[in-house]
Amino acid sequence: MVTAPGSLEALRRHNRLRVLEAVQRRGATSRVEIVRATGLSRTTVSSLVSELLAEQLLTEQVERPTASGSPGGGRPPTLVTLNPHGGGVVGVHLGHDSVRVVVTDLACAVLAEAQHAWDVDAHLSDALDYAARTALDLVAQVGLGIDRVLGAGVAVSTPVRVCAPASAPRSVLTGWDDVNIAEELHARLGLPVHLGNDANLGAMAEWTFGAGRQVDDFIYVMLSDGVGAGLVLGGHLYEGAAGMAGELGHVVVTPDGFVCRCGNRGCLETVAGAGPLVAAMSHSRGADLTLDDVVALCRDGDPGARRVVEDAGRAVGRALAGVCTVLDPRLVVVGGKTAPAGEPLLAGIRAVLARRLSPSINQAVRVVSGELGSRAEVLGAVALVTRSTPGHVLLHG
Amino acid sequence: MVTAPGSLEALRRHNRLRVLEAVQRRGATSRVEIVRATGLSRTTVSSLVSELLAEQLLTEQVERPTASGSPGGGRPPTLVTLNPHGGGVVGVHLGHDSVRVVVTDLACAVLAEAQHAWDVDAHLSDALDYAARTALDLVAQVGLGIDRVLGAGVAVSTPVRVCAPASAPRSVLTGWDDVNIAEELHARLGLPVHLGNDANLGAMAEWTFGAGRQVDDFIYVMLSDGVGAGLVLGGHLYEGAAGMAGELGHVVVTPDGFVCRCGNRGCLETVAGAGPLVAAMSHSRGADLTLDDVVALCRDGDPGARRVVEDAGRAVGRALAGVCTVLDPRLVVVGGKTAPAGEPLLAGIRAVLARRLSPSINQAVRVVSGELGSRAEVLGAVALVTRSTPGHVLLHG
DNA sequence: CTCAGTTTGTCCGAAGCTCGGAAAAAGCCC
DNA sequence: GGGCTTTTTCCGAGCTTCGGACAAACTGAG
Repeated sequence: MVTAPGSLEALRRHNRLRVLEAVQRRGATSRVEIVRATGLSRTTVSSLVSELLAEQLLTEQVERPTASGSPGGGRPPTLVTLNPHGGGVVGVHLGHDSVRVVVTDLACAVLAEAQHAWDVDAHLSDALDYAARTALDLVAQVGLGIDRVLGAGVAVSTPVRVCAPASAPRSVLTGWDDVNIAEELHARLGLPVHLGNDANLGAMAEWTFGAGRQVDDFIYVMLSDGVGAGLVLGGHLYEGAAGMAGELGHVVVTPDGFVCRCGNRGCLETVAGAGPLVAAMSHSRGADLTLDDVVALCRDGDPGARRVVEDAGRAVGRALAGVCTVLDPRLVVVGGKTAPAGEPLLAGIRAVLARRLSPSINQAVRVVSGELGSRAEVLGAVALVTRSTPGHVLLHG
Repeated sequence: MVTAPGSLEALRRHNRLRVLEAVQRRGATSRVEIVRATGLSRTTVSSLVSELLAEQLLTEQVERPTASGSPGGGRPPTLVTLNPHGGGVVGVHLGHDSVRVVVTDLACAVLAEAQHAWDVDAHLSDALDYAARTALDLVAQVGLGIDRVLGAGVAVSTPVRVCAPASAPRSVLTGWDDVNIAEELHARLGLPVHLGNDANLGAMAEWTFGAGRQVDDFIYVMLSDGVGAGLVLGGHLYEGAAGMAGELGHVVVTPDGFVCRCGNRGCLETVAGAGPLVAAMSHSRGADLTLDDVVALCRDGDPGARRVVEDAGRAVGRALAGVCTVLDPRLVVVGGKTAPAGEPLLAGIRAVLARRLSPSINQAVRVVSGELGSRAEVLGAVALVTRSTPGHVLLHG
């Protein structure tokens, strides 16, 4: 299947990939524009495009784009796009308490979507059954042959060990470790399955589609039940030596604080996770609040909720300060269930960063909300597939 | 000069590079071994090797390697090596108070070396003169033509902005910013000059030659007058969005501590830099100690010095804990002038990391001393040249 | 309506690269 | 010296990319 790198075929595969990327990045594109973007010759691009058209990975746009015409006349370009029906991708997000499944086209536009509350932690195998069934249903529903689905991406809320040896770091996990999710889903779906940590994939999504477009160095902070982060550094998603990068929730911010499930004291998660937020509000309100309730109160302007959320933001800022000083990112993107709380949260983070970063770094770091909301993780899972698949794309020709 | 990527020439350049790397990695090598290492065909390797021989970048080993012969007889391979006299590299380290210059061969083995105390901060231009003069002297001294020197790498003790706009982050700097060091040295030497931050280059050196060989994810901590760090993440040196990554010295570890030159309070540098270390010891001893004196006392077993150094290590650990939690590195390498203090320093770091990291991450992170000592930065500068030059190597054919 | 002018896309031959097989080279062992 | 093995080179074949020439398609002026 895979040919030697350094061969002519590898070169052509590489160039095909660059053409596909150029089209993906700018949507409807003329061949000339691809030439300018890739630096390849007209001839080569023409050859590659007609090949991709034959494989139905691209389609030619039929209608005139605009009646305007180019400045000074000339033959109008024929535009090509990624063929929406040329293939599809499945994305799955296994949260602690819910399962989300999407099917997208090759441009990662969502074609169908389903979501279901589910106690994933307690019934992982059932959740996998549900996810697989739903994925197949959705694929059929949008009229896509399963043979044209590139693969499935899965976002899970545990660290994903890159090269897992016997020494499993179980402490932070909750029984998931005994199940090989990728294999299980592959057996149920018959598709290549790519696995990623949900915070890392949130970063991937905001990088590819959201607030981090065009930015090669940023930190995605996911505030939900737990607290995690995803790092895009130098134009690559960074997963750490053992796939444990991004565990922002276990940075110690209160050395004498509560004991965390990881065994330490005062981790960020014990201060800014869903549990402590809800607990702080429940003390003054009824006892049966959820994180979404706190966020809603916050959006309604409830002073107590705003204060609680801002304090959580400050704690996040304390954990982020050291990281930002050392990594020099251009951007911090805040996502997860708590993110819709908006301004108070961002203000808390910004306030602490302003005090704890050297001025030169602080001035360079923007702090913004994510643009993809609760879809971030599942879209990241989709992007994981499209980013890592082109090799396959180029084979079934 | 530079051809379009994706062209045939680019492919050949790339393959040449892989051959060179294979030879560099294993020393004397036969062509067949290169075939196995690169996956290229016999023919291609043969063609590339003879080309490189003609350019005198490689040489054929004349003598029999061992009289043993291969198992079962057969034609003995002709081994090729990087030609030590095929070219050279200049490395310069501009510290705050000293200048160091080396000349190495293409395999980065040091051929000549010079070092001189110098108040670089106050007399930068003179220091550049000295460095350039010394570099040319050393090149002549080892009998190398200046036209066969690939370039000069320079390690400077300020952040190096990757894509410097007008908005210069001067706060941490000391007047260096007005001088374009790369241009100035290029004018004096007539060579391509590559610039890097000294902590980043220390990391590069330990990664390429020292304690971080084979490790793709580690943090190099440089404890000297100031405190800095270099990051190797996912097999790349990471310099940050604006080249400011690694400023570990300005992570806040004592929020109410002394004011730092960066404008913040309680930065690591105000606790574990040379100044505070010397000050703490001078209080009980004479007033005119240097950092080297403190290190020497520590090595002699002086309890006070050991305590001071261990406390500095603990402060470093506090700064590192958050970073390690988020980055999940495999290794922390400690270098810089303070590093020879040895065990007390490492013990301080390890003790705090053990308390502040989640057990799963702590167990994965080793903390060790660097192997290159005071040569690390200047060797990193050399590596910077060889790593980024192959494009040039391949041109002057 | 016709005719330059302009931009886009395709076709063709040329040059370059890598690959696999065949042949030559170089030693070991009987 | 004759097998035997391993390394290295030579040669033709098959791809791939590139530049120039040519066809296509549309605008705008006369």
